[in-house]
Amino acid sequence: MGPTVTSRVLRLLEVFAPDRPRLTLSQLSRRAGLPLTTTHRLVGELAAWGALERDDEGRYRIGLRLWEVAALAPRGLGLREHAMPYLEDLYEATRQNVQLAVLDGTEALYLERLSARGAVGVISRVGGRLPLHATGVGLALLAYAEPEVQERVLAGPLPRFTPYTVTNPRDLRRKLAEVRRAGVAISDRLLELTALSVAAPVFGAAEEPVAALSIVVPAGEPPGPYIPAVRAAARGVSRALGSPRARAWPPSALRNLGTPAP
Amino acid sequence: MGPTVTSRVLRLLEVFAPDRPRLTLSQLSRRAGLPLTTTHRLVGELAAWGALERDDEGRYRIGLRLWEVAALAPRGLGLREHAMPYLEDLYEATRQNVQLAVLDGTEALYLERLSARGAVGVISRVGGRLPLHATGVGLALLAYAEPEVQERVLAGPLPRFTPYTVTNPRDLRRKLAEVRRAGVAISDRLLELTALSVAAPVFGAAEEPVAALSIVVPAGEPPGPYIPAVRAAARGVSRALGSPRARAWPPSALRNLGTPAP
DNA sequence: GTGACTCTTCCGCTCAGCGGAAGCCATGAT
DNA sequence: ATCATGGCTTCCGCTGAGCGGAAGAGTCAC
Repeated sequence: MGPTVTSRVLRLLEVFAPDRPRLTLSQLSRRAGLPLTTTHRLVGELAAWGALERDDEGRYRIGLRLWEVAALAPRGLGLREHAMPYLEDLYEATRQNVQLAVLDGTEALYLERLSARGAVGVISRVGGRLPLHATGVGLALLAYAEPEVQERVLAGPLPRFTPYTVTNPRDLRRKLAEVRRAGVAISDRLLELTALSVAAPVFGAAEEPVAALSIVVPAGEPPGPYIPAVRAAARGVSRALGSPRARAWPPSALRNLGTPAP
Repeated sequence: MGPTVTSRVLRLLEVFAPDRPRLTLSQLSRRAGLPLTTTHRLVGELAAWGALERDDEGRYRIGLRLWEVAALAPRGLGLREHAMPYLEDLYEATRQNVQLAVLDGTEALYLERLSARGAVGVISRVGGRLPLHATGVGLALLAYAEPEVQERVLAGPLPRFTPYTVTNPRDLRRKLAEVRRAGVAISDRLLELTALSVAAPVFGAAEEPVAALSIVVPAGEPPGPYIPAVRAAARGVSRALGSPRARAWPPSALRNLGTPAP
């Protein structure tokens, strides 16, 4: 974090957060810890390019040009693009919440969320993060993550959200083993007392876990009926990504009889 | 732009494009017009922060951290968030393509697209741009855009995509007046011979046009039945954004549902 | 008015950034 | 085995881009 220009520019971008998406020059200056003059110059250049925009009141916000470039992130919208049809199917079939998330660091980063108007409320947000140990997608991601990541999560603090949150490393380890055995993760009120989620991992072309998808339903509903649908959707996305694991594990051997193999 | 560090950093980001989302260091260097050494240093810093990532082969791609920050763009995902439920409704009712776009410069920037698997193919892409004069959302945006933007588009070249594309400024002016009168824009094979789209503008809290949404159906289908649905969805989003225009019911004069001849 | 706040422009000092050079490590051809 | 090519990385001394204090303009509230 030297005093390089690049780091300052990035620090200015960092300052924006979900709860403060619009900032004045002075706010930017203070929050980024940069002199006002310096901020003024850098922000001016960012705005000229389109990384930032000014609204009517003169406040700055993240610009569309930056959004456009960021839309090229393969692990962001790229993944989403492949997953969307399957998410839609899941959504249509259940009319609940459907989510897609990837592992970033030791958190789940949410790429997509489809929510019916009447569905149970969830606190996830597209572009937002939630902890791995207390969410369906988080457990699915963690169960198949590299050991190094697993250990970091198991070692770190496991904050409690509800009486059902798994906060004990040993319990969490057992839970992860269970996820690997079943191929799906069930988060029954681990994060919120009102919600239950069923999640499954998505694998990429190199058989690597790349994402997880889930559906969130009101707590109390039996998760059983949702499991095949979630699993099928995850397998569908994996196949779309070229995963050999998905090819070798056909959804229904009988149905494949009619279609010629590739 | 001057030889400032900021401009160089931005130029490096600019280099990424839909058809080349992964680039080697040398490619970045060449395409950005920067010395290899300079590129190496800057890219290193960007990657350390997470604006860029390196894949297994050492190539660089847009990073999730940048995507995460860009997700805070009020005119990007912010708008999308409000619009999504209405887009879903439209999608569900029609099982076709549903799109959301905003005006950026003199082009339409697509924020969202929901596509049924069997729906007619469309060339739009989330994060992509298309010209205003040849798309449904484009016409809807242009019809309500500031005069200055309209003039720039009318003056500029109006490339032809199909025999039906409006390439004459006078015809385009008439078409825009028609859109304002009807409250919806119909693009019958203006961009592709296979597709027809019905679009309507979305207004913000200050009665300003902020976006447009559309549905795309196979060419040949009568657009009439879709018009009320598209208009209702657009009004729904406008209301969600706090538009006073949407709260008051539309003037009865706008009941002219006559479909324009191709 | 006065004070507190914002944003913007100016300008001379200095250190961050620059980029040539050199070297490393792969491929692939001879 | 030798050379060539094309990638990537590290090193280091020169220099001008960036820095930020100072001054001033504009805006709101009391």
